Amino acid sequence: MYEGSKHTVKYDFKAVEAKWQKVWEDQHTFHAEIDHSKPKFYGLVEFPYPSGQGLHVGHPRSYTAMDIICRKKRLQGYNVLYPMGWDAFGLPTENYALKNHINPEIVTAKNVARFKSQLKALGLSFDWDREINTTDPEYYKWTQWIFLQLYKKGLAYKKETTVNWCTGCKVVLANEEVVDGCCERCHSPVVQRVKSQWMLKITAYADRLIDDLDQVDYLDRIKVQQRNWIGRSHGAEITFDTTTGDALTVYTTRADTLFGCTYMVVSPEHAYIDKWMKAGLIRNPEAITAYQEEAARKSDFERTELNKDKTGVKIEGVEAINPVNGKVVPIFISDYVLATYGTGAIMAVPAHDTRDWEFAKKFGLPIIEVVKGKTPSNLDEAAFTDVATGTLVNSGFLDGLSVEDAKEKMYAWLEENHKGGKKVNFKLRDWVFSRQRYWGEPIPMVYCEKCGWQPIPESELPLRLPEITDFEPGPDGESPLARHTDWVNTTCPCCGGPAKRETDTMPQWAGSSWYFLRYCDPHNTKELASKEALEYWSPVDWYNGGMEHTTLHLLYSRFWHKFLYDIGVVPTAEPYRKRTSHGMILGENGEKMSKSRGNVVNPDDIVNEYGADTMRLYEMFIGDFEKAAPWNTSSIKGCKRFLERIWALGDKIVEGEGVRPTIEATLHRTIKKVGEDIDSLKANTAIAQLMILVNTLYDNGGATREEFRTLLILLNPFAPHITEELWQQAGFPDQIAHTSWPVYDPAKCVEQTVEIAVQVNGKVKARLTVPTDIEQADAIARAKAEPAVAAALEGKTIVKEIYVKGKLVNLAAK
RNA sequence: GCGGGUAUGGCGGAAUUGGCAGACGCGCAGGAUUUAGGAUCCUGUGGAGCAAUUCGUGUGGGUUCGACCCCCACUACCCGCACCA
Repeated sequence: MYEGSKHTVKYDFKAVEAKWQKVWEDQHTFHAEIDHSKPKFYGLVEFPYPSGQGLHVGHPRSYTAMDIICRKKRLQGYNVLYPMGWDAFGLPTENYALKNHINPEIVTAKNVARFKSQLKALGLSFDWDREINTTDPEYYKWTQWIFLQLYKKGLAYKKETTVNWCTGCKVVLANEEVVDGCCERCHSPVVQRVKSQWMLKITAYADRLIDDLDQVDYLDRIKVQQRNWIGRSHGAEITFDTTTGDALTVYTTRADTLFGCTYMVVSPEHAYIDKWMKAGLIRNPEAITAYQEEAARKSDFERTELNKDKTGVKIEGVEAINPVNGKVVPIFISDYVLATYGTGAIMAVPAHDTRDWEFAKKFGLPIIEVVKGKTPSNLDEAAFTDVATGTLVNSGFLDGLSVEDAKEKMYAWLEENHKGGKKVNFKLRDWVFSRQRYWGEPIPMVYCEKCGWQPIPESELPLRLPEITDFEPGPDGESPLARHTDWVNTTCPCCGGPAKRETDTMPQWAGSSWYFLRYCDPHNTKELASKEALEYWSPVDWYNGGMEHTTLHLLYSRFWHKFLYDIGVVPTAEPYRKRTSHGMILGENGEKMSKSRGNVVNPDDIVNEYGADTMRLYEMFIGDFEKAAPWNTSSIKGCKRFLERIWALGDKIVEGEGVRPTIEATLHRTIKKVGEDIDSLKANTAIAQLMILVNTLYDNGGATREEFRTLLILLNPFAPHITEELWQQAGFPDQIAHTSWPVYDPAKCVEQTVEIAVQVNGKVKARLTVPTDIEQADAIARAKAEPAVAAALEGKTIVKEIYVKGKLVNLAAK
């Protein structure tokens, strides 16, 4: 036994973890400063919303994975920025404050303190000197500043619009926050209301938000989801004249089917209806009005639920003329046409569109075939929608063309005849940016009777929230700020006359749309971050977060970042070079963890009972990082046992210089695998390999100092406390945090001999131990000499001999 | 309906991307130690069979010397979007 070895002290994880957490805090071990002599690495995880429930066991999954990456990068000589902060504006805190008559600021401070102590207890290597909080006026000053820049560039505007209204939260929701017609947060039904709202023109960036996905390294499913959400489609606008003299424009992706249009449909909200009503052109106004009212009463949920059965009313007295053949067709209103997409009106081609087909069947409208498939289709049973194999018929100058060619020819025809032309459309809507709530960033705008909406001067930022005690929204859903006339009444920055402040606040997503920039220079009072800091740290090299933010936070922040790039504030067009996503941690029963299901695991309990290192190790060992994984308390024991074995190995230091030959290959393979696995988010197999190494060391009576040293460094990113402690106890100099990552020698990863399988016709008949570099002919000769192989070959002729180096010999015989 | 994904022991999951299926861990069984329990340490552990052997990666086919992996046709479950013209 090595004499200088310690202890036979019990592994007291509480003492060890507290000790090293204090060292890191006192020495600011993980503080990052700009250093041009090193390559930089900016690792980012989504900052949490500091809820009253405290940390969820799901949070550390993402944080630990990135912590491991960052700790390894530091050891590899990178200058690493790994920051943390608080996304603290938002409804739950406000609702809690409302119920308990406490200022949300106080609630937030309390929750942040709890979260912070929980995160520190996990030994995450955050640079706490860069901590930020979206509710800090010194932070939201810059959120407001960005809003003013958007306004100045015409990308923020106020508009009367139908909005998603949550009947529970009494607040406007973005489309992204409505799930199944209900509020994402409180699950109350969402209805449509007309309100004047601040909007952000994210649609102006729709093309770039899609196209620039090609420049970044995001998981495919993230890219696909973003593309689908933005929903770019290529088609045409076509203008139909009507018998009233108005031109009615539709959007279609199937311009090739124009000859098959047998009627048109406009949405119940279409502007022409009111116009035609007022002009007395509609002969059945009662029926039309009744239908409009019915549609307006429906929530989104009801509208989509009723989608099996089409409803609608024919507009009597107005007809349209098909521009391509002069045919007169009727016009209907129906809520299967959405006011918010395209032009709010469609040309109906029942032969080749399922929805039009259903409507035509119900209302007895003609169905004209204009695209024929290779096999005859029965249009009495269903619409024919296969664009790949169809050929145009009954379509004049398009007859005989493929769908693709017919589209192009039709686009040209439309343009020549001034009846429309090619058009790109998006599903993406502009971002509703107003919330009638207290706990958010005040929108820095004032309204003057004379001058209209005016931005407040930048010198007045931050526009602070007034301290109030009544957080209840007004009876008509107006912001609680509206009651506070001393705050609301101000002077117009333009004319100096009386004016009123905007009382709506920004949505929760505002502060998180740029927070990663603030981390680069969090204490800057003159700019949101200095050019120097942004140029050094941007872009974020690796961002990990939840899939649930793909169409919300991730899209919004890309939009803001592109805008900031356009106005010269940030140096890159995209904020994140790489984006990955972790799976959810489920309850032991395989269901989503929730209070109501009673399957919540509290991270504090795990840290108390097993320690932070065990908790970290378990969360990484639980399974494939990208997939959901059920919690399993008894599996934690395996991770604890592993650390106990590492601890005990400190007492089993054996004599010997360097690495023993029996250990060498395993050790080098472990260095290789752990490094590669960390880089590809496979901590689970990295840990398995470390376990193999430890088992090998035990089989060999313990570890030499050199072997032990390497093991401790490799394990350090996963279990930083115990490894630092053992490092110190073994008398290695300084700390692991200041040492460097080992390098493997590829030549030493291979064993001298290897066991290969010998197969006959793909079935294993024998196993051979051969030199790793054995020649094919030798291997095959030795294989044939095996009795079991010879027996299997008895009476057969070998037709093929296969040798896979280091793996197997396969003899195909007949 | 559209888009994406998944399916491997009692459980969580591995498999260098076409080369010995089940690494690693949990659990379980037997043994050692212990007054006992716990902890720890050995040994074993996909199914069937005393065995040689044989069957095994959701189902059915195919390609191949060889398939969890590739192709075709299904089934089940999960996630996202959902009348987007």
